[in-house]
Amino acid sequence: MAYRILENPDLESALKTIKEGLMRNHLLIIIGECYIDYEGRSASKLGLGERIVIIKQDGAVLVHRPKGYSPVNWQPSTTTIEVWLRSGEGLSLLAARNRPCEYLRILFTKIFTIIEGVFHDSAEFVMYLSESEIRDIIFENPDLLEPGFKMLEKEKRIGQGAVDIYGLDSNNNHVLVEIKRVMGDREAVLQLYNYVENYRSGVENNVRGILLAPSFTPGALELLAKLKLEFKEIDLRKLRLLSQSSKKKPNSTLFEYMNEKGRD
Amino acid sequence: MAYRILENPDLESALKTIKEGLMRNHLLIIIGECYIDYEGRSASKLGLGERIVIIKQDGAVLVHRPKGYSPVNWQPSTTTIEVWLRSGEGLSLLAARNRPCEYLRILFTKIFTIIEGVFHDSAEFVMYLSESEIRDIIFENPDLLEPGFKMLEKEKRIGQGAVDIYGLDSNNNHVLVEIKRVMGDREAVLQLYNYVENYRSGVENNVRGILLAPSFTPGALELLAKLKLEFKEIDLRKLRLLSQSSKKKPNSTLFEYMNEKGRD
DNA sequence: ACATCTATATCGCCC
DNA sequence: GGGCGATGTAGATGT
Repeated sequence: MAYRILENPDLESALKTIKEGLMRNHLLIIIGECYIDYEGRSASKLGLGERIVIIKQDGAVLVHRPKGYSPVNWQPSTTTIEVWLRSGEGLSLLAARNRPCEYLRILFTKIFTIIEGVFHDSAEFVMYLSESEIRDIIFENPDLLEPGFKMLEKEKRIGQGAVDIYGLDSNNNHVLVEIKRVMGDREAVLQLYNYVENYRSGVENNVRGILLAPSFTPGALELLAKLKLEFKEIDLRKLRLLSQSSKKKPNSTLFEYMNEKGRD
Repeated sequence: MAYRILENPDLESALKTIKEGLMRNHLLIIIGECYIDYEGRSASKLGLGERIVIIKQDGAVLVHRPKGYSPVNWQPSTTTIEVWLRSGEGLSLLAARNRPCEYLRILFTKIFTIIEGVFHDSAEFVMYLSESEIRDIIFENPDLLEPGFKMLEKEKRIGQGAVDIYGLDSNNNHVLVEIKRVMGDREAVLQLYNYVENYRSGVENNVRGILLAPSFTPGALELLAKLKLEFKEIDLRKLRLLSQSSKKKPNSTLFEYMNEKGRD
């Protein structure tokens, strides 16, 4: 990581550093005393105070006060940023964008520190419990679906696609299960419907279709009823805990758990 | 602002500084290379990368990557934070909370810079329009109040105080208008009532009283009815748009507008 | 269809 | 009733 720190710069040096940083699309952290003005879909004003201003490498701007988890003002990366000295007043920074037309203006009266540099971070952000993870957990725990269920096949090919789970219920009905990680909508229902209809045409037995999702849109519920398909809510949190505990025995405290987890 | 900067600290020094900062409820900005683990309502994992971690004075934790306006991970201020060295691996930071039970774990493999200090920021954050701005806009646009209204005076002194707007309706009734920037409550109604009663005693004509606010408490509505006063909801958003377009002819670019605004 | 982005408002919950 | 946190999603928009 290539970066530099400017401590207690005069405003001219600060201006120079910020301009260079902006030109090179570097990340800037500016710590200083400032006023803030925002106007756009809403509007706000903030008096003088010591704050952290972050300008990211894609132009996103954040203003953070010393407390609270959310920024007091911000501007997404669709921003053009200008910065200039306003003699006798301070250093003015304007982050503006057109759609929607909004501006964020920051007037620094003092700048304590500027950090300017390039951050390298190409790691992928992974949300746990992907659809396939959910499928695996359900497959390993058939009772989560319904008592006496017999899991037969994951990703069973049907027509062009593949249904997440194929199995038999306690009455030996064929069952196709489609899983969604997010709220089940009409589209998910139709997807399941296509599998069921396609599969039904090849067998004599009754074929059930079940949609599994953390929640369902009203439209999806309506369509499920109309198409005589079933649904079941899954609790992602419980699923996660289940997948953990199946891997190892539970710890008495969160911190113990954390420490163990750290040692993996 | 009292703060210090640690450049390229070894992990022991970093640990010491972070612990001190946490103990004193100081704000910490940690720039380093780290892994992130989150687990709670959802769960996520993020591989190695250079990031900014901010621990605020109330314990809120933010992790920012070099791009994007939103934090990749965070923890609100209801957090307890622990930090320790994990030999051969790095510096581990755990921010956990109970309701909902969630943890955020950061493992720093390198720490480039730490800023630790106290930020002073007691300024009030004001959203939307000020009461006087609202008053001015309404005054300039009488039809917003009601068709055919004639504006006569702003801040008309009545007794000890001053009512926001005084004017005549289309039937030449005297009208007193009290404006509130936030939800109108009983107190606002009483304020208006006092003006109306006070003013009424000096004139023969009918005197109307109108309370203007973005919304009203049930108690306020009840009291308004009882005191035979009127109310009208104002849409702050529309007002703001109106004030923008009426103030000036539109500028060809946002920057022109900004520069003009800056010279005020 | 898909991914990517954004929320500056509202709701709900805790105090 | 007020203040703060959630939306660690839902919807919207662009490709």
